Amino acid sequence: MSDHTHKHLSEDALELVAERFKVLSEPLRLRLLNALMDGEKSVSELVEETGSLQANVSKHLGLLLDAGVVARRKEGLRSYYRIADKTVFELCDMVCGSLHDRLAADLEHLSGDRSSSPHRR
Amino acid sequence: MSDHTHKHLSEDALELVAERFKVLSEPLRLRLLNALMDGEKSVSELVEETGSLQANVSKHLGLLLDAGVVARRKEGLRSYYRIADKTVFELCDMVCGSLHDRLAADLEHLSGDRSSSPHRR
DNA sequence: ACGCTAAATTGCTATTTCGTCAAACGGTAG
DNA sequence: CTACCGTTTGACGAAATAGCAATTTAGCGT
Repeated sequence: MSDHTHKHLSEDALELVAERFKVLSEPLRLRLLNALMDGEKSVSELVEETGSLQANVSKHLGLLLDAGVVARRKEGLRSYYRIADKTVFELCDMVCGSLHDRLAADLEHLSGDRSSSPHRR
Repeated sequence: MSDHTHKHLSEDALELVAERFKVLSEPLRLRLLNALMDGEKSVSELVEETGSLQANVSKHLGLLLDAGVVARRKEGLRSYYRIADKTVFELCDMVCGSLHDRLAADLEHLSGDRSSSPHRR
């Protein structure tokens, strides 16, 4: 494990980073990105894969497009979307790892330690 | 550039990942994490650094606590918060890098190429 | 021109979430 | 105990957002 020293971010940068996280904070959008891991797909394909209505899928794809996370290619009647920013997968993987660690730690605490995490109310 | 192949995530995992991203999608919460980079701090210190009202800071800290991103230590009248999940900084750094790249690319396009990103309506 | 189809957009309702104020809680000191 | 202080919590109004239904836009074929 490296002890990277991370830089403080400016107020403006923070705002932009928050916005990017917000784009990734909706399950349907993550499902769409997940589906696009296999490669470019049309809206109808994505509709079928996600089981959501077309209007919803279109709207969320539009958001992802504006954010620069995906790119669009129009061909005839169809629009094909693909991943434009591959870092999203690394982000997801990193979060997954972090969640795994946390779960594992919580399990440890279940064996005899009652003092920490789940914030009792 | 490595061509990592990333795993597809389960429906449930996606939901959890989305929730984690949501926690990180608020500017004030990122400001709090940013302030905690220097180490453990009390609520009042964080109130002063962020310029937000105390009730607000407390509420957001509570969210970060529930999410396991920060940890709390109570001493006398005060509560001291610290980072519990260091991956948040790597996540932010990664997003920053990605945004930087995107901005650079957009600047390129300004010199003579009118076809791509900002989604004209 | 017309109809058919894929995608994008609009209007609406319901839910969520932020920020603020006010009150409650928990320690500490006089 | 009472008064005070730092923190947490509850309630309220305002703004944002997801989902659904209906409409519009745009390409293709007849």
